[in-house]
Amino acid sequence: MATVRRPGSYVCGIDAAMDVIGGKWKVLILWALNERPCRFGELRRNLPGITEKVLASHLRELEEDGIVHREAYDEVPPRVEYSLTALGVSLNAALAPLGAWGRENILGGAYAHASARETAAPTAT
Amino acid sequence: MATVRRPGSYVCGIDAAMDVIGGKWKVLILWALNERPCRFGELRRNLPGITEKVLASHLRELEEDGIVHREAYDEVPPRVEYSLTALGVSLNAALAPLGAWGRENILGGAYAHASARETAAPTAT
DNA sequence: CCGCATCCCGGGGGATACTG
DNA sequence: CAGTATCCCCCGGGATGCGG
Repeated sequence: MATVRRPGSYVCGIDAAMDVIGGKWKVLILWALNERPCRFGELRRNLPGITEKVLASHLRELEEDGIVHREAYDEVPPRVEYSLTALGVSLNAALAPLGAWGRENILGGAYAHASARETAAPTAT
Repeated sequence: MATVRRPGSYVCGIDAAMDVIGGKWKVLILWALNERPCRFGELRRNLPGITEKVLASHLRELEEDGIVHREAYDEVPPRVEYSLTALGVSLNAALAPLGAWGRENILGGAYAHASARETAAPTAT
């Protein structure tokens, strides 16, 4: 997933954006980071089922795309904090209507029972 | 891609929505259908690079998800028209901010030259 | 605690050919 | 024209293990 590096290959803004958030866990990471900056392990705990490799690679891609900021502290024990950049915040805002749509049309109604887990997420859309 | 049939597995509305639009060409199909209903071949011509198999399977999934409506006419030569359902229209609306974001932050600026192709798409976000 | 390296697997999706 | 049927390949991403 080379993400955004395909100048000229996009036919509209949406598929360009899809390329940025195209990873299986990308939007969930954005989601988790939306409320507050997180450390690596903290993030991992907030995303049940994700593996370290995938989390690390997704974070790197998001960082390359200017969506998340990575702040490493040279301490012992090592500490790294991830947070959203201004661009990341704006992306999240742009994602909000889509999240609302999913809630309304997929989670809502027949699948409403899933909403219980939803409270574990940050602010919710 | 069994799409939406994962009740309880979604942690928030966004990943539920991502599941619906998770195919490589899904958003482009929605995009093309947004303006006017299209026949199969017409759609294929509007999506340079897509193969018939993939277009057919994506259309079927979108139909199963209640996003597109398929109208088959028993004529000769055969004719099938695809169009967005009300749900599809609302999904497209929810996608609009994301498209605007992509235009602003990816196509805009360094990649602005790509915008020429964009005029070929329906209304544009 | 943070994160990279390696191995491996499944399935999404491309190419091609065929049918109603 | 509107698909279906196969074959095949690539790579996203899961598991595991090591290094700073």
